[in-house]
Amino acid sequence: MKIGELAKQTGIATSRIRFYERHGLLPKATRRDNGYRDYGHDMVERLRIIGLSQSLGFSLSEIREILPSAIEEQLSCDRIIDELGKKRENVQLHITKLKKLSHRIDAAIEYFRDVKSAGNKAKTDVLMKL
Amino acid sequence: MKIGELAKQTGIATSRIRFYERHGLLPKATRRDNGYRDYGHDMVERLRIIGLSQSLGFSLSEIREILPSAIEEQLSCDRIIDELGKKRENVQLHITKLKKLSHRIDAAIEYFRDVKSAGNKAKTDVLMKL
DNA sequence: ATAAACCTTGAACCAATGTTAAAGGTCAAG
DNA sequence: CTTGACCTTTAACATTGGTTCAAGGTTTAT
Repeated sequence: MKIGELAKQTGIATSRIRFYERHGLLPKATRRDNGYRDYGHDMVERLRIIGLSQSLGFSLSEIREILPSAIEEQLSCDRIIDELGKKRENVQLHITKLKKLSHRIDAAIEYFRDVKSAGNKAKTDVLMKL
Repeated sequence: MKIGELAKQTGIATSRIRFYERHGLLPKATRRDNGYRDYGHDMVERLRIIGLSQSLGFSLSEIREILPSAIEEQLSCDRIIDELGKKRENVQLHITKLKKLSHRIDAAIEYFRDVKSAGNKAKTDVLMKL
């Protein structure tokens, strides 16, 4: 399979596939006589796993680390489960932060409503408490 | 006030202050005879408002847009309240997405636990549903 | 007078995740 | 044989929010 075909089957641009190869997320492709990259169907799967991992919030460097565990065998489901657990925690933390942020925004809205109805000017010392 | 003093009072690095000036978040500073920037105390407030806005999730280009409304007078509390409302909605959306993500991660964890206990190999067609 | 501590500018660099362009080789069809 | 659709490489660009560096001018303290 040439790179364009792989791109079609995965919906991932050729530039992106080459980028992943350069950055070690894909093995260096075997080449045909003319120098064209040649892929087997396993690369479709690998690219899908990369896409899934990204959608689960993993960065490319994280994926590069974990991918062997995900692909090779189930040598280390444990490793994957562990990483997923950490990622889950991060996401929960992020949610907590955003909830706090949402409350602060609410407070800011209330403050500006007060400022408006009282016809005052906003004061930075009050703002700083938000 | 020279730029170093302003930096001390706000806790914002001089390089950052110059950066903000270049990018239109601060007016072009008036200069002393020697070419040094000279600031009044209002710049301390302005920088604080910028910091607050960032902490509420506004990007610098958003801040550049809104800042006049926030500073000048309460000509437009409405504008600020409006922007805060939009930002709040974005944050809520973001939270919703992260919750879904968290559920997907949970599903992935369960899947890999199954794979492990059954001694199977993970299958991409199942993974794709996560 | 000289060293330390400030100030100036412009340009380059960082992270992450790619895309786009330039310049060229290859291949299948008409 | 030429046209169009592929493929190759390297390098530069984009985004966001700054930091760091080089090379120099100024001010303050000793």
